Amino acid sequence: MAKSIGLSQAWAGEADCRHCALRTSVLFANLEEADFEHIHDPIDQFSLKPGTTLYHNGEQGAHMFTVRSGALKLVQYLSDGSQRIVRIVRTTDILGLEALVGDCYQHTAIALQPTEICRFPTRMVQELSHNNPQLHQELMQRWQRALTEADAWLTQFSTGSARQRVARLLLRLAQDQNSENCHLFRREDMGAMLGLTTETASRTISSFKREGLLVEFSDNQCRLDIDQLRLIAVE
Amino acid sequence: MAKSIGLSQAWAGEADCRHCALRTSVLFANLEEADFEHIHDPIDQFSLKPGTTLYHNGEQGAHMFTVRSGALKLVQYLSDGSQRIVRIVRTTDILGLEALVGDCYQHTAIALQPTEICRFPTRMVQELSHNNPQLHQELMQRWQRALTEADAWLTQFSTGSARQRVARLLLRLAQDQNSENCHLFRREDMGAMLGLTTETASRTISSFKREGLLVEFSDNQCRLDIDQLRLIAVE
DNA sequence: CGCATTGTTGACTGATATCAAGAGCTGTGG
DNA sequence: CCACAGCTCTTGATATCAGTCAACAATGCG
Repeated sequence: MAKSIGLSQAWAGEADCRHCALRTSVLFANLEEADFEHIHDPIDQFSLKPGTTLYHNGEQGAHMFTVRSGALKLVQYLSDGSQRIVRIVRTTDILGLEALVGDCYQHTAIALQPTEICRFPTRMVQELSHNNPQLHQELMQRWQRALTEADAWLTQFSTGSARQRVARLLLRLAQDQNSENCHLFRREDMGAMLGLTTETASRTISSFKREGLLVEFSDNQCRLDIDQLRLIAVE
Repeated sequence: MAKSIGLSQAWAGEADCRHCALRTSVLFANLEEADFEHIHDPIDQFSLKPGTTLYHNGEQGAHMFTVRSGALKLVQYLSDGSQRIVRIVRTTDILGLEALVGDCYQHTAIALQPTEICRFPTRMVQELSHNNPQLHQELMQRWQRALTEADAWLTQFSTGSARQRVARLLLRLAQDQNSENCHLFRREDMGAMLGLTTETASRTISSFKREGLLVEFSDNQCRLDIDQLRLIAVE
């Protein structure tokens, strides 16, 4: 079903973290020059096509990841085989924090868009953080961010009518990119984020389009009527 | 509505962490004797009656808390005034982790049962963890546990039919106390945990009782038919 | 050019929300 | 001690929203 990542195809070389364009916002933002001397393990970069699985739920977490661009869904499968998306990760987000405390990956991570990833060994982070309070602080903030996000999904995306949930999702997507535009996900994914069926997600989006709350100007790229959607989100 | 905690009534003295009965399972499990020398701030113990609020969403988090006994709900209020319970905390769990990274409390914490609490200054934990990798590791594990729990609420308690959700909640409650018995919450709280109305929670519990899946042998104390409930939880 | 996937829409069904009423219990004040 | 107010739980009647099943168009891929 889901294809595993073909590193041979996707590998884009070893990363040069010192001169990374994202340097100021990623996990290693606060590392000193001296810390980099201690990084002997390779940090790899590669890209994922939409639908590609980065890792599976239950695998041993030897690596952690940073998203350079694009987006991935973190999925847990339910007893009936259906999927529930529990979080979306985007540029500068970290994947695989759970590996730091020795757990297996707790989700299956699947690219939603063309996505670029940095991969580094979990052990490297463990060793670096051992003597680096800055990195520690950064890790705690990452964890807290994920937790806040998880709570928001419970209150925003798993409560209320279908119209409310879809409206909240759209607003969130636009907010993520600081604009009134957003990139729509596949209806099946929207449903899996919102605890709705694919059909209901589709119907609701269609209905928003008919009402002029959402204009699709190119493939799944939309302009939103933020004010009206806000009204629907809370009504 | 919710009364704030009356410390004067509830205060039970300063804690003696060195000889705490929970010492091996709480946050400070791995502190050395020397570390305790550096604890100059007071650690207070007190108890909460059911319904008492420990802290409110949005307050500055000057303190963190350990649950010694009992249970609390972490609540976020929705735009329409209704509440959604995003987590339950129990013995040895930590409250207020978010304060460590400088955030306000992200929930309102309300006792569900008679509950005993230890309270300690956030700054104390920050200072201790600065030079204590063990404590760091412990904190990361706590965060990860909370996150795993949050994900489970999304997949287990916010997906599927009312019967499934209630069955999963009951199984979780029994599992928490390693028995086939569990203490039921108020129907309104069950609803707020499961994204259902009070009436639906009530009806579902009543129906389980009629079917013999659940026997209430004293006030809200129940014995469960674990096997049958498991079938319902996945069906 | 089929074939698979995705999105859309319709018809129907069923589960859950909503509104309403009443029973049981507890604590309070007369 | 009793009456009463305020909760919580339960149950019924009804309405509505979302799930299910099915068909079909549009698109992209091999």
